[in-house]
Amino acid sequence: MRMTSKELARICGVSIGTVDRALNHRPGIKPETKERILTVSRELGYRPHLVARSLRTGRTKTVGVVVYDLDNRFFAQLVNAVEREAKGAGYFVYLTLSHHDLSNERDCLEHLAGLNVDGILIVPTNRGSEFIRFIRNLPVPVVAVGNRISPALPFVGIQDREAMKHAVGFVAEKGYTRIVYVSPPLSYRGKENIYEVEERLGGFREAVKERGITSVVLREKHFADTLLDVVGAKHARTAVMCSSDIYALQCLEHLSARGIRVPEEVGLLGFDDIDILKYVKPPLTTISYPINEMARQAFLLILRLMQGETEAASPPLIRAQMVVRESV
Amino acid sequence: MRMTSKELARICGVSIGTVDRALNHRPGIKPETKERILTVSRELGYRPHLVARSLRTGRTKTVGVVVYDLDNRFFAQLVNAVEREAKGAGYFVYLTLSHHDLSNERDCLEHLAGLNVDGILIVPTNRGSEFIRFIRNLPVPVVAVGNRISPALPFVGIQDREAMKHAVGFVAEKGYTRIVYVSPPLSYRGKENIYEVEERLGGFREAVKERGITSVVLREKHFADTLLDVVGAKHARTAVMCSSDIYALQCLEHLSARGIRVPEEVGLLGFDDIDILKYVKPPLTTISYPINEMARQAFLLILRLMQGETEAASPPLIRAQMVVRESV
DNA sequence: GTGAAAGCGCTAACAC
DNA sequence: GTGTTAGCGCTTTCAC
Repeated sequence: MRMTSKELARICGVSIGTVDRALNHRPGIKPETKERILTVSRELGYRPHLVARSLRTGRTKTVGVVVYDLDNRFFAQLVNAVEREAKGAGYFVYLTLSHHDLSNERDCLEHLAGLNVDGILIVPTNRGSEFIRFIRNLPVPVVAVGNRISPALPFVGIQDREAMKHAVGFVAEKGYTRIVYVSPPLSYRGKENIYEVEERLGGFREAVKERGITSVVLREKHFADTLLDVVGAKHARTAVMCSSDIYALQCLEHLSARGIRVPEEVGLLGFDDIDILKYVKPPLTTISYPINEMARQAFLLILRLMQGETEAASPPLIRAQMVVRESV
Repeated sequence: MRMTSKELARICGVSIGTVDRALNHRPGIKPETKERILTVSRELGYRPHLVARSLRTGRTKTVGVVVYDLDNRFFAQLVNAVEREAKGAGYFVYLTLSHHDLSNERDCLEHLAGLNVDGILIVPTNRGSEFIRFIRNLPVPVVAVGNRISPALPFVGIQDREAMKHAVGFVAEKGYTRIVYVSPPLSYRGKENIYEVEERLGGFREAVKERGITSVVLREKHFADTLLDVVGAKHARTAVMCSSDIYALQCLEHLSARGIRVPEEVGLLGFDDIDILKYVKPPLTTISYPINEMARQAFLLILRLMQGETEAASPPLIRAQMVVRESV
């Protein structure tokens, strides 16, 4: 049998109200009484029933998190950082994974709302006005991370567009005159939230246009053959830029398999700076994704919303710095 | 205002009991009544208050998970797999991270117990009789994963010892006559649960003894210099075996920096088969850690305990297969 | 300084 | 087939 405050009161010969005053350090209790109750409570291993407390107070000291999955390095690091921030503020994390399934993502949100979590952080997959309405109607504040849901909804993210433009400039100055951009679809084109992917691509397109650089954009899922064709026709000094490191690593594999050397024959550039790049040959030049900073700002924002600020504005987008290594 | 079953009853002009029968598909309700209530509930966006339900029923449909952190690839994959299993069985995951802090780990367990999760999966850091008693006294079933707490407590893990012995045999048959074993401490030697680390080392020691192979065991945190010294003195064909892939990657970095080629000059072998190895040159030979299988069995076991089986036995240890690549 | 009691939203037992 | 009610364990208000 679980020890309850009622039982504790009976044992100590006081009322349950007094027990509450002791356990939660509320005023209006004689020090000796408090001391006695606390001692007994410790001896008997009393542990507050957080579910009951939550039902009574309406707060759970928990933030819900919704991400695709944790196989993806990025999400694992993000959740890890969020948990660290949350713990620092006395909050806990209820994790739900959508496994990249649009309706599953909604189920996760429904469940978190039902659980009465105080706030939700989500890297959203869904988009569209119906989804926006759904989010709005949740009785819990929601902050989007990385992928924006709507300009009007709380959002924490990075300067994808600017970072990509800057990277194109960097590549151009290295003397590359042709750039292949690799950005395979995430999954359901058209229905899915591809805000961030589009920002990066948009930045790329703007930049090559401004600079008059020849560019090829590969958006298909199985890009390997096309990539090798395009790269093989060496009429110009070519660099391959990818919408994320994962694709850059895949490109590296394909290029290596063909005996095409990086960076001697082709430049290669990723995005995200996932932590395994240092073990790759050649070390990949990339753009860093400031995950910790993003987690910090996201938690700060949700914290303010949880504390009742109804109009906490989204912070400015976070800068993403280039990480220059040897692949370009 | 959140929609409650009471409010729903008022609107539908029925009693709260009837609402309950409709929403939870209980028998004893006229189909039309049920239909009407369900329609209204959908229109008004009714969402059951899971906290209240949990307080009433004593169940949460949630398993708590305690691991070190998610920066470690292994834990991320484990949590991911556990979540998948849990979701399949209608359970959710409450995640807590101990950040490798012994007292923090206890806090996590306390908190999960207070939350009334139905069961807990933990990769334990603590050990010792006091901790065993603590676990025993929790009003929630606990399954240890990877690291054993006590032979008497539910545990799911792999055949570390046998796998390591087999690996030594493999290395020996490749003609190596000297093996350096790298196993840096996790953190607090002496207080920490190093069951798995010890199993691996134990397997190694047994195997080299049986085969009469020269061996050097490096257990210090900063093993680089010693490693290079030992490997540099090339009196015998030497292989380096590591207690985990992470260390193998570090070895690879150090060896490469010294211009020592793997596997031409020195063999190298990891443990865990983390998913980034395929991007490394040369591809690392290692021992696979069957994370998904482990997650499956761990969840299966906790599920049985959650369903009331008091004496569900720990399953046999899972076999860990060698993954032969090119580093040895 | 302490006690008594209401009530959070739900489920389950019982009454009709 | 439907309604009523107790109570899960806690916090909070009010009375003394």
